[in-house]
Amino acid sequence: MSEPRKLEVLRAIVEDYVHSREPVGSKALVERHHLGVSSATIRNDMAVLEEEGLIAAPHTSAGRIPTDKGYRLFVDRISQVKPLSAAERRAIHSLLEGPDDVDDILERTVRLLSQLTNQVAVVQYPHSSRAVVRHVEFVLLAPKQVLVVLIADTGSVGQKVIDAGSDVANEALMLLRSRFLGSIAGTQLDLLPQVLPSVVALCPPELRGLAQTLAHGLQSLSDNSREERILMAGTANLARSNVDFPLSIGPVLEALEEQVVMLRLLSDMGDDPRGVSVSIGRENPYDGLAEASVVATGYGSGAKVGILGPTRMDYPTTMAAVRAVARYLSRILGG
Amino acid sequence: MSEPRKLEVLRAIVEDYVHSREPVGSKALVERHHLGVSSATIRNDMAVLEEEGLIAAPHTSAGRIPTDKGYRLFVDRISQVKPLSAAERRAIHSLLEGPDDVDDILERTVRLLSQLTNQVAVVQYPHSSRAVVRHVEFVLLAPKQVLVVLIADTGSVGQKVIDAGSDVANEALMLLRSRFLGSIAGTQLDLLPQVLPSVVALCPPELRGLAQTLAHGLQSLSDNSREERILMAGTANLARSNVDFPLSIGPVLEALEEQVVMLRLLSDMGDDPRGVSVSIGRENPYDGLAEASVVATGYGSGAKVGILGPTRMDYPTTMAAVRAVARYLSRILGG
DNA sequence: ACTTAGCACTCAACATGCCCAAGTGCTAAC
DNA sequence: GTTAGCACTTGGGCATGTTGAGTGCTAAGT
Repeated sequence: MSEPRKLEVLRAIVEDYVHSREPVGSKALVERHHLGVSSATIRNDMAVLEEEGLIAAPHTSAGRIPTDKGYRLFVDRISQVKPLSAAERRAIHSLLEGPDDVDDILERTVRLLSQLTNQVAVVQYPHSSRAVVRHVEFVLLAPKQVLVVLIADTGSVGQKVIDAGSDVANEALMLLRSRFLGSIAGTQLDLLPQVLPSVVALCPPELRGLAQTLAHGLQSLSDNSREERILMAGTANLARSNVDFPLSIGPVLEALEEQVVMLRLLSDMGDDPRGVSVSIGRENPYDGLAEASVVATGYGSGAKVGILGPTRMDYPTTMAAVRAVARYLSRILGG
Repeated sequence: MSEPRKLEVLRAIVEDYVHSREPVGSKALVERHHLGVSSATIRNDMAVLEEEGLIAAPHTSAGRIPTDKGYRLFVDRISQVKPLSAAERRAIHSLLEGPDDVDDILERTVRLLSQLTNQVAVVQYPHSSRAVVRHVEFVLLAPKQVLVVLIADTGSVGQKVIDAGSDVANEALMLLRSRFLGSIAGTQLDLLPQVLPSVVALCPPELRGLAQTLAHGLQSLSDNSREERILMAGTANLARSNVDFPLSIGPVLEALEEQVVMLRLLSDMGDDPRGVSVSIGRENPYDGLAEASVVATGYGSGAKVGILGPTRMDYPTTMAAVRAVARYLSRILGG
């Protein structure tokens, strides 16, 4: 039996199954794909593929469906990323237009990606490790309450209300603001923990307590903006694609809602050399996603974009869409 | 036939159906509820109820289920809001603790509400009509790009990147900042459109173009914070409660994702005198929600909290939870 | 004027049995 | 290594029968 044909058979099975949603048998296979052999030969090949755990039969006389392992092989060795259609290119291009507001862009991106793939799209807020402090603002909301605002040069704004413990004088706040601003403007966000203590130390003793509290606030803001959040769109696609599989949709929604789970999942997916990583079915660390696959890739400086859908998905097209969107996103937001 | 008993029968039907998820018949009714009459009598009553459009039979010989109109009558005239359990009260109370950060509070609220009701919880960001400008900041991100930040005394922060068209000098920006700040600090957000033009008019002619652009940005920020957004949690509950009804879950997810739809829906629901409004099934303006009900109420100064679930839901308990949560939310965030 | 017992009737849900088509694995021949 | 042929398995479709919950109606009782 020839190795290339075996792969060809696997590919045919995957493609047919993705398309028809039904187990595919040997006869149907030879009809639809012009492999130059008879169904009996295919059957032999299939037996081998099954033995290797690449495909499985739901029951004795139904066709075969790919296993997670089968999809994996398909993705890794067989499939080639499809080019996008002109319309799709245009849709992505139009992302370039419009305001430069990060939130806006991400929101439109995630919508676009979900429409392009008919899956649930997710995007992680961009990493800001290289971001630099642009501005600091303290606003007195109530006698003991201070709003701390941290603005980075990337345009990202963090805010937090902190409790000062005792009454705060507005003048003291202004003084501290200029102190902090003078010392940390231009500092990378992730260096703040090292810089802030010295700023506090240089403050007049009677303000040191307050300064400490504020420094704390600033630091947690810088942490916060790194502890990224996730944006998603297209959850309704889950319902559409899984018309017959309503069972599994619950756990998937739970996973999507638990941002921690998704963040973990995305960051666990190493960056694939080919540009897009895929995590298939039970490969996912989270049980609720045992029947789902995630296709994701990095953009900008390391944050992830991707989609989530049923294991039975059109990987080549999906991967192409994810890759293209990620590229444009990188271009817009800058590496 | 006695009017009170008719209502009693309707109530029994609603309660049983909500509980069992199955059409309820006359015999089962007399068994479970000690109405002092025979099943034949109930049958007569049921016939009347059906004629009035309050209940319906899925097919000839199944029990009856309430119609939207039946639920409406139930909610309006029959049900009485159930008291919450001690555990539930405790859970809500614990919302009082923790940081005063609005975002945080809302997020915890919406999670809590979804757990309490086993439905999808939604909460609108608070109205800020009474909010007042606390601070304005312009940050130069790039030669032609300015980040406009508007901070309200409520602690809400709005931000937006605007394109200045031509190069901007930092000094000019600082000057304008103090001008704007001096003129509009303390002004209510919704009065900004009236105040801003005069500020622009008072600027030196060479800065007027930039001032105009900035004023525009500020104004759209104040609009933005009014054009509220929605936070939600518990979408997975949709899958759980609708195990048998996977058909309708798609449109519902779509509706939830379209914030505009939800906002419209929430604001269309007038504030009920009893404190909680309910919109049932086809009463909803959006077709996708034809099999869903929304239970919502206002909090703070007019924003809404509520839940969305299948029409077949436990209204009394749900209404109690929504009302209680809204009350605590009002208390925490201040009227 | 209500209520109730009784009864005939309807109909979804379940069960049973049957057949068919799809699909397999195997063997023997090419 | 491939192929034709064949026996075998089995889920799905279909026609049929049965059951039971539930109704509506009528006639009698209060």
